[in-house]
Amino acid sequence: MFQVPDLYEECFTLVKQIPAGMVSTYGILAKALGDEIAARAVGQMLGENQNSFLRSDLPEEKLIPCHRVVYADGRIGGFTSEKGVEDKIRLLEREGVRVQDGKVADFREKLFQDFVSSEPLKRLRGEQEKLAEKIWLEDDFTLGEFGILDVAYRGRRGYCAMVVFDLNGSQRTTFAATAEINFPYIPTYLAYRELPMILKVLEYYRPSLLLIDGNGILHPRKMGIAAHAGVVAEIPCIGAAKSLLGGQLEGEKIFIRGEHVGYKCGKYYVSPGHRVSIESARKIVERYSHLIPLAHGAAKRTAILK
DNA sequence: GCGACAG
DNA sequence: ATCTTGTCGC
Repeated sequence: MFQVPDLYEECFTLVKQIPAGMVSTYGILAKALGDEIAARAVGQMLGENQNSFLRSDLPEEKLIPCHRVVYADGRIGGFTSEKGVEDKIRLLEREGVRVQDGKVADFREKLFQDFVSSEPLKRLRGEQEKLAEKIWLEDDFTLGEFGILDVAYRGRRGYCAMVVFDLNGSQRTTFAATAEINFPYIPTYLAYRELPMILKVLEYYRPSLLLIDGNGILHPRKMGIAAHAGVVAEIPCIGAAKSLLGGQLEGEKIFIRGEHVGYKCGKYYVSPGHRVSIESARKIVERYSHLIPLAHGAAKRTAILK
């Protein structure tokens, strides 16, 4: 089974470790979660904190002191709105943290960094590296029908739709699944946000080939969501992303650390995920990329209707 | 100061 | 993708 940590829970548990009178930063919290790349995701998660110190109706142990988290240079950072930042400053001053010129005074002395954490993202990186060994980059599929999959969100709930097409690109059937999402978007960890929903949809129907919005091996650990889905579900899979996640573009070819991992096809950055060659991935996207927006529309409709 | 940073 | 609480490196 595919287990995903509740990163909101992990993040809030860490924030509770910051003592009154001290502050920490989004980046230090991200490091405690296991990867500094999650700094923005930390900010996003704190933005969804429903138990801030502005809540007077909750017992103290339920409160999450997200006002104690500031930017890496000591500036105050966000708190929902411009008005919210005033609240954040007031809460900090009440705890003995002075704010001068929009920055925490004596920032270095006030900075808390001794988090006790299992660094969950570190484990996930290890899992990605392990799974990457199973990627197969030769054609091992029958091009009969194929599925295009996309995801939409409404708050903490995700909606996944897979539209199945036949070889002429005629639309056949749509399958959909939804799930509560406890993992924010973090660059290079997309699978941990979306794969649970994708696996649910694949329980309803397994097409002979799958096209996913995102990367395959065009990823620092070769484990973009299309590779991750392909290996975990053991299904032929291609990734098509609308923007580049690292790598160098040389003509139509995309390289990572000198290795050819995919192609730019029209507006898409294409890389194989599993059981598909780089060349076939390119040909299939060239032929069918006009259908990708249909899956996006299907996911959106699912999200609105539910 | 601007871009990188899948969705 | 939504909805708006980053950070680092050039």
